[in-house]
Amino acid sequence: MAGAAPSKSRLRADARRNSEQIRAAAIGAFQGQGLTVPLEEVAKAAGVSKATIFNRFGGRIGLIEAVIEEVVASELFAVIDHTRTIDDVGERIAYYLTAIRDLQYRQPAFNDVLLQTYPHSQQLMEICRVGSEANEELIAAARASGALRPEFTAADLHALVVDNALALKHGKRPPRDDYDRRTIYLLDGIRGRSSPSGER
Amino acid sequence: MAGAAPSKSRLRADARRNSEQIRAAAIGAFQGQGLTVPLEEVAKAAGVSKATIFNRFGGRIGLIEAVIEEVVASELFAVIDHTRTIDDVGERIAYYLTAIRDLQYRQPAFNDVLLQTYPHSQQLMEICRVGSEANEELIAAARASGALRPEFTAADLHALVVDNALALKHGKRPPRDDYDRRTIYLLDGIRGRSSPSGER
DNA sequence: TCGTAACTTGACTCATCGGGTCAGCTTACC
DNA sequence: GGTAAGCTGACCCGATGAGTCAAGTTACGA
Repeated sequence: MAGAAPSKSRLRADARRNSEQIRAAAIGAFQGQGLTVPLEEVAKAAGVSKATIFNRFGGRIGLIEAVIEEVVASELFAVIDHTRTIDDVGERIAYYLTAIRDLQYRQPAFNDVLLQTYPHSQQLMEICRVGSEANEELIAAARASGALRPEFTAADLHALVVDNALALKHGKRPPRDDYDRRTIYLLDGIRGRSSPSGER
Repeated sequence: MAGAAPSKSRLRADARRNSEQIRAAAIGAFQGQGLTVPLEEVAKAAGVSKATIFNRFGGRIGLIEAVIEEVVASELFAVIDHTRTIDDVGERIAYYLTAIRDLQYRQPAFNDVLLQTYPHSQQLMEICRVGSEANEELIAAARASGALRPEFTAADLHALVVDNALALKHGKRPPRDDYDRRTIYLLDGIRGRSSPSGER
């Protein structure tokens, strides 16, 4: 712990308190409205002025990077990790796509990461990269097992998710049960004919 | 023909010529870039100033209404009409969805109509209404014949098309063959199990 | 070949939006 | 209580594109 945040101890007490309030407000705002929420709104929720966000975090990207772990990265990585533990490839795909779409529905910020709204943030780009790798890994496994139709590519999967991100970002969110039903249509459309439900 | 455009004869020759040039430029611009193309650009393509568009058409909506028939309505109605001539319901659905998606891909303006970008235009709203009715008619037929999965609703079809409009409008267009492949995934995802190919 | 009304247009205003900055005041801390 | 750290309101900025208008130009009838 020592040395991890030496700069913090150099902060005055009020500054440290404000930083914490801003972080908390940012987490709430990003989760509710995505990463593009006006900084003014975050500031208001934190009870400080917009300029203080610039003082403490240097701007939107600094603020995002200070909280992105809690807002989306941890959840995304949990999904990816859990996906890897599923043996049956058909199930693995169903779980992955469902979980990603769930994340997209619940966390507008996730879509902003996915759509690379802030390409200047290394950290955000890194999250994207990890996601893409998970995609490709999954498609490779699917191809080997025939769980997906053979012509289905990683680019197809990517497009599926990105298009959904755009629809959620720019359109109006459907009721949850409609959304979930449509997830099933998607899964059925990309599944291979061979293993309709696999073993077990 | 007489009496159809009495106001036209009251226009001075240069005004009539400009109107025609603006119409032509608008058709090109709307087809290429959608209904949201800056009027300045239309004016430039027509070789007139932006103010002339306001003089002749009153603004964007007037201009849109003066050319929407040629830009999207005729094609859309042709698709709807042709859809009605197809006997086999499975085929009818496949044709309709494929044709609509083709229209969406080729004509950005079609997506603008669909997304109701200009709700103040009666004419545009009317086109939407006709489209919605075609959707519902199709879903009713599908439900009766079992060509679609029974839980698939008209709202699902609508969402499918609208989401695609948003993806095309805000994302980058995929290569045509990828797009068409994904159309097939969609169709396979919503088809009923009973009639995989129907009679013949 | 005028007179004039119709027409066109460059240059303008307006409005929206949110990022980013800074002088000057306030406050924590030694 | 001195002082540097910190905060903030008020500002500027840049981008965008719709819509307007005074002043100049042109078609056209007489």
